[in-house]
Amino acid sequence: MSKADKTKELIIERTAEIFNTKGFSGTSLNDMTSVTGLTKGSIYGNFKNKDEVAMEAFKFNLQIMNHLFSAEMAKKTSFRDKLLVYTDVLSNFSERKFPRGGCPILNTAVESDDTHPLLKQRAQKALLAWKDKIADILENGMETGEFKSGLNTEQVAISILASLEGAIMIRKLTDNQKYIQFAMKSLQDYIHQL
Amino acid sequence: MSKADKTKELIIERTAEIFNTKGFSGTSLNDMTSVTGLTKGSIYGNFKNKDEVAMEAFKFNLQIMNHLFSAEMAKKTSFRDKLLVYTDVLSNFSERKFPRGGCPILNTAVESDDTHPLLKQRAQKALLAWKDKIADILENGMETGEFKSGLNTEQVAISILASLEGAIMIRKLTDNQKYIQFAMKSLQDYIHQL
Amino acid sequence: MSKADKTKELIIERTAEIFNTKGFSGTSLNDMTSVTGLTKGSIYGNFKNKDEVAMEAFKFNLQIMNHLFSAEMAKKTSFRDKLLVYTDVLSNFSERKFPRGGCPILNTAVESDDTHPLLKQRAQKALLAWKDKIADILENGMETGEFKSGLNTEQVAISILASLEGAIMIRKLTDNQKYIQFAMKSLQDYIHQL
Amino acid sequence: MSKADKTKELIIERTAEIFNTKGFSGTSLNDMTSVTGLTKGSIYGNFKNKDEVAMEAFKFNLQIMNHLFSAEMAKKTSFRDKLLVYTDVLSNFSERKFPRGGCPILNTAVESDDTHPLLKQRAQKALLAWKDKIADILENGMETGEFKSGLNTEQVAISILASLEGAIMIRKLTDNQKYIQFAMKSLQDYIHQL
DNA sequence: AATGAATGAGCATTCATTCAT
DNA sequence: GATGAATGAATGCTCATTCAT
Repeated sequence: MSKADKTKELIIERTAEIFNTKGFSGTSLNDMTSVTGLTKGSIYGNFKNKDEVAMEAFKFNLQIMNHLFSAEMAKKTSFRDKLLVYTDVLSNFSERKFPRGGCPILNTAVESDDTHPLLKQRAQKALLAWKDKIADILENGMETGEFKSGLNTEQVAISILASLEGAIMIRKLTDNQKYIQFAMKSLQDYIHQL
Repeated sequence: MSKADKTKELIIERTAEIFNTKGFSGTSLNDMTSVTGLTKGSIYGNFKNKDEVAMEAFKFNLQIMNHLFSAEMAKKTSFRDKLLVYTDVLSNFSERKFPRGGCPILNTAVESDDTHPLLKQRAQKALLAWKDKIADILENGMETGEFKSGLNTEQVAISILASLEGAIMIRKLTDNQKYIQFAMKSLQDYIHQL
Repeated sequence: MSKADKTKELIIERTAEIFNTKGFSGTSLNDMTSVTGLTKGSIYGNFKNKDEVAMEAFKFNLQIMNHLFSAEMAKKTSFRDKLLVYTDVLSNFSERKFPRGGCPILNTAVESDDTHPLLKQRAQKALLAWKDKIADILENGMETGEFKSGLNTEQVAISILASLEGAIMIRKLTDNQKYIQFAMKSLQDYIHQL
Repeated sequence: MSKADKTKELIIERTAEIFNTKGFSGTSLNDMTSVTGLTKGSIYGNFKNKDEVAMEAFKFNLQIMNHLFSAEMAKKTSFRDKLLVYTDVLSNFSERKFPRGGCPILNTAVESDDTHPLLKQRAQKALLAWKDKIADILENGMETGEFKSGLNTEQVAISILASLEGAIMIRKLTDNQKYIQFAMKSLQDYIHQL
């Protein structure tokens, strides 16, 4: 990895948390220099502009979240258990594992309504990919007979996703882990009954 | 109503949409003057600062949403039907009725993580009030025997809330009404089975 | 006295202290309304502008100071004792008697260097009148034989004045009454030897 | 000297005169940019805020004044002659040598009553240092027998200081060099008789 | 590849002043 | 004679971005 690449990575890693916490407009170039220890010039030497850094930071945060789920899923054999990973992880939501600031897709969705179309587009893509991932699990589970046949996988996937994201939002707003657990318990029941 | 009160209302009404669309930091005083046709001085003559306008705008948006739900609920007699108002309204979500920019609680929750504690607090209060409202309906429905007895009303309320908010977020991100309808269909099933 | 005159007087009395404490630019119309309990419109109904109020406030503060000296002087019979009133009053300088903020001439002199020519001119006039007053006392004392004959009264007057004003400034800066007393003791010696 | 240091110096040198003439509140950022030829951003890149520039400008003006006195004193051998430097310099007061706007201590003392405590504190320190400087000269002169023994050096120092500052104020207000010379003549007599 | 220094547009806020009522 | 409401210019300050070195 070249020096430039290393610097790029450093910038992404270090700024990812602020972007996910303070949002795009809430994060200033000064925030970015103080958290990286670099100068503005250096950041602009490695990225076209703030938008580009934000984009990479989003991807980085997304990856952390996705890896967290994937790693847990790999340990499970049944498709139902794979699905239950989502509720397990969020029930035991701990800031050390989950990206600080919560789900980057949720955060980006809300802030970048009109203002940052590229970022919104990326978040959109990520959400749909997530939906497809869940639908895939459902599909596979239907094939093995774990799940009832004839499920509208897209509908179920979106419903699960909505519960997950809504629960994350509630936790973010209330700072109360209890609520996320309530929502996850209901979601577990729902998954069990599929 | 005094002239000042009229101006205040004008400012709130006109800025409410921008705040709910662009967020607090994304909305500038210049945005506010151009949408109201007033000068900065006039805005500051009627409000202490931008925060205060944002707060009132939040309350205004919240009221629109709440009134929308309440009006529909008033038409229903059974408690189950009252609950189904949420899914109905969101399924037929149309920008003219629902506040532009989506749910103000969701939007505020995500942006005001640390930066605007008073706003966050207000949103928190609104969310918990909503939760209590749903729990009340459940309670009443349990008393009349419409719902199964022994429900953990708070848990159910939070689960419904999470689905609603998650669905709103997904719609906001994808601009696709189909998804919100998927989530609402599942939520209807859930409510029917209570 | 008409109602307008009463209001005018109220404004002058109440704002005099702020002007003498915070200075002309340091005193805002808002300061003036909050200290008078009146509205901006009312102030502008009674005065052409802020400058005019400041001018009257200056005169008011000046009068307080002058009256304080005059009252004490009236009690003295010898001209030397009349002169010593200045040192006595300043040695026992107490905020209740002396205008809060110190000598209005000094304050105006320093702030209105270029910015407020009319005010500066007024302060100039007041200073020269003070000088003439002292010179008069000296003249009279020379006639009665209390003072040495042949004094350059203007020179002596200015020297006394410089000591007084310098002492007031030092007190204002240090908040230490000790220093004003030091300077006044020397000035007493000087006056005694005239 | 780095470029930043050069710019800093430029800002200080160029703004020092305005601050000493118009005062702190009277000097705007726009004044500062137009006199330096720099942009606001550049000023804020080199100083934390306006207060910091004002502080440095005060120090700069103070230094000019102090250097002026020190340079003249260095030419004198007797302590009495050293003291007489103050009266000499002020008698021949010429704007080219003395900071435009007069004594920065006087100016700061009067404006910064409450509003700018740090600046006031600095001016206080400068005044007391000046007092100690004069007291030192007196002390030394007493040791060599130039001055009468048993002088209360602090009292004499303050008295001299008051005369100097008062005279500067009178000159500032009247724009008449004659008056400062009057006051200085009396002060010379006083010093000669010590 | 990175820095230091600057830019200029934009920010939220306060100012003295005006004027219809 | 006084108020309430507005104006528009100015305030101090921060922003993302650029570029010579």
